[in-house]
Amino acid sequence: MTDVAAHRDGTTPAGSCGNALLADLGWGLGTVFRAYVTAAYAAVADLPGGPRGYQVLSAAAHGTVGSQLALAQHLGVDRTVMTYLLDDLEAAGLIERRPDPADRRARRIVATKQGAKLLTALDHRLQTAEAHLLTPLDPEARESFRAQVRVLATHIDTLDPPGSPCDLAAPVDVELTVPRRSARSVRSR
Amino acid sequence: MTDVAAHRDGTTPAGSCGNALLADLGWGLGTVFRAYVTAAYAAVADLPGGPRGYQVLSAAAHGTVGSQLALAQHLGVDRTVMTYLLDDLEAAGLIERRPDPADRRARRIVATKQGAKLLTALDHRLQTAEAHLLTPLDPEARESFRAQVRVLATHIDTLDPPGSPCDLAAPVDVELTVPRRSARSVRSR
DNA sequence: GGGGACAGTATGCTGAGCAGATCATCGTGT
DNA sequence: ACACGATGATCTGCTCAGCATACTGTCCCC
Repeated sequence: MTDVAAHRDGTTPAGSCGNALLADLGWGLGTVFRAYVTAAYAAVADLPGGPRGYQVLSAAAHGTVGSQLALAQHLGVDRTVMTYLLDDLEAAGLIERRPDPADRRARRIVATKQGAKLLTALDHRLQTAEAHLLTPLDPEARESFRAQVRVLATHIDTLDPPGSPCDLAAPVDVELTVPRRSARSVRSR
Repeated sequence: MTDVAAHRDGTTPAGSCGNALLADLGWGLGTVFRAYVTAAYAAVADLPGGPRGYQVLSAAAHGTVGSQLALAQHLGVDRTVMTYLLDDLEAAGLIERRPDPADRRARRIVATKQGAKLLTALDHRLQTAEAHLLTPLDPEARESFRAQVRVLATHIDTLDPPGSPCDLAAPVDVELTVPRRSARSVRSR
């Protein structure tokens, strides 16, 4: 790191340090999330849908699932994805799709006996993995981290789904109109 | 929610509440991360690589990037992905690939003047988006959340890359050998 | 100077997710 | 009661992102 062009020609008005801190939340969040997903994948490797499958199974056993659609939105997956996610879980004999007596369009997702049993085992593994992931934090920090994540997650949908309040209206005085190839641009065709 | 199979047959030793709390960290993390990515995408929509492109650009301007490979690992993307990510960024005139004088295999990624300029604008937008995302937390909690994320992210690679200490050896007494179709199973073929 | 390791790039493929169409069913109004 | 729009679930076609693989040029070490 002997020479950095951006510094040499003095075009970095904000200063390099502040810059790094800014990128930090996004980067850190991504890194932590990736690590979690990796660990979770390893922990529930035996499950059809991966971590997603676990969440579905958990919701099914917990009984807090309204419709299949509601579950999909809650988990942030497309409804069509949810369909074949449930297909696999059902094929594995872990859940069942029962017709909802109140609304014959909807299906009630319930965990089978085997599904519930497997769930408790997976819960245990997941718990271990989570604990391991949070090791770098001291005990009280872990607790507060969990709490903060929960607060953020539960309040996110009550923020502003579309973009109204902070409209990201920060002016950009640079020509943004740039040749935008949809990644893998020069590739083949 | 009149009847939940898992509860009725009494096979849920852990209790439903604990179950929900367990799934919470994973779910919360996923939700928060998704929200962040969405917001970030909106904020840097003008940039070739999306949020990824921003991080690359940031690293380039900041000068903390060793090799292209190191950057890729730091960001958690494949090296081949990094290649065409840089392709697009370079095609947009935001970064440059200069041969590293010390190692002619490696390239030094530097931000162009225009890239640096754009970066500061995007920084501003990102900052707004982040602040908005953290709104539900009170000021001190925001600070501690950022700090905790940073601690976790920086210490993750020093944990145990492979699976050695906590080997996830929790016994699973349920038949896990289940017909594992790789999602979208019954589909067509 | 030769052999193994490594940075970067090019290429083929697989699969995950999205948009759109379809079918059955609900609620609502007249 | 019946028609009509809205809604839950599913199916189908397609596109794109990422991975594994192979290849080139360069470095390091013996």
